[in-house]
Amino acid sequence: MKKVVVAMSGGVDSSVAAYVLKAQGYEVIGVTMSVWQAESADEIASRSGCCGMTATEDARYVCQKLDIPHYVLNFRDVFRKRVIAPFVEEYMKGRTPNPCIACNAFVKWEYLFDKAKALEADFIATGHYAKIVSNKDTGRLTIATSPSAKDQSYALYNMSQEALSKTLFPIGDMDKEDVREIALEQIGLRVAYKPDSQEICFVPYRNHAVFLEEYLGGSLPHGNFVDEDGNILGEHGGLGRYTIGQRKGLGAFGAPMFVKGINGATANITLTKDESRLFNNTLTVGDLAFMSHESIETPMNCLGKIRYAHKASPCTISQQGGIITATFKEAQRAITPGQSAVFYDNNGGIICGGIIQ
RNA sequence: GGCCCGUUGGUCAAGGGGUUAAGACACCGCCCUUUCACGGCGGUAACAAGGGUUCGAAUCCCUUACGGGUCA
Repeated sequence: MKKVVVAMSGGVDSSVAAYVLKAQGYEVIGVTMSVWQAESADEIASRSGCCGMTATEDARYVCQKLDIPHYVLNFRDVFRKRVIAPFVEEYMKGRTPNPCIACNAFVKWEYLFDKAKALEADFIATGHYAKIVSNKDTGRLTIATSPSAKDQSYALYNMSQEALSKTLFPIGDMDKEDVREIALEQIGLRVAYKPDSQEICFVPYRNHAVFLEEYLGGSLPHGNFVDEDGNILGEHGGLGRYTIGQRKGLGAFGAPMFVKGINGATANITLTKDESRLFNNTLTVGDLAFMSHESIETPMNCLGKIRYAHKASPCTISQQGGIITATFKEAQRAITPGQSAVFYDNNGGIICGGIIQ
């Protein structure tokens, strides 16, 4: 019997994933990663993060229901070091990090993956909506988009070949409604209609600026809002509260304003009232991760996605050393340093990805 | 002190005799969303005060208050 460790958040998706695997005959071990603590009762009540404290209890309950063992592993140190610290550093550089990407890469498919090996598991599994496929041309494994409307392939672009070979996404091509239905009718889970997780799991109250201030033990670096000619428009609320393309939360200027640039060195933020100024055709990415291809030898046409919720758009990519340059057919809005760009082939398979410079 | 100019929702800001008094940001709901954002839907909320003129005044006139600016 193959043994599989399922990362259980206490949510519907990972619960059904575990259920499906068990039904398929795997020996299933439920594991909940404890990554962040210090939550007050209020905080717990106010949210439902993917790795919060309700997670542990819900996951335990689900495992009992499924009659599988459940372990809670302490991942706080790695999480702090590999996810939270870089998250804060990026913001202080005027960039906009995506902690979920780092969490997947370093915590789930590195640290948890090692733990799974220690438990002598054959596989690791999660409740992500994505598929693992083999690329016909290269023979390499890659992540492909899920047919589900909830496709989460974007967040998984940096898995290694080894990780891909030992990972299962049991609900990867199911629809959310079907998953909830299984949870409710076949398993009878009380978490069946738990809301989807959203927001950063370690940030309570949907306010990462407050988190940054607490982490840094002081206020965020202040600076000015400036226009494109450098004229000072007023003081802003602190580095870390803004991202490229942002329109809300800037204050009243008599007309809509957009964040065009963030200067981490001066802490000045450039605003524009001309939204068309946010569009660009090219971007460069570093911290490359290769999936279906080991490298990009010659310029390749593909579909690039510059944010989790953005639709992939046609572009051409080429590689120079550790940098990939992408040129989009149509200009993209608010290309943001720190966010990840992921490149897909026409079959929805991920070619490679990286972090926007 | 004399002459100008200004005062519209919490904030910025349109409108210069008849408007349900724009829009933006904030705020409150909701949708979207395992990041940050974008986006979508709905909601609360204003003509500095008092007097005129007019069928009708946020719009014209006068006074007062508070801001600016100018001039011996």
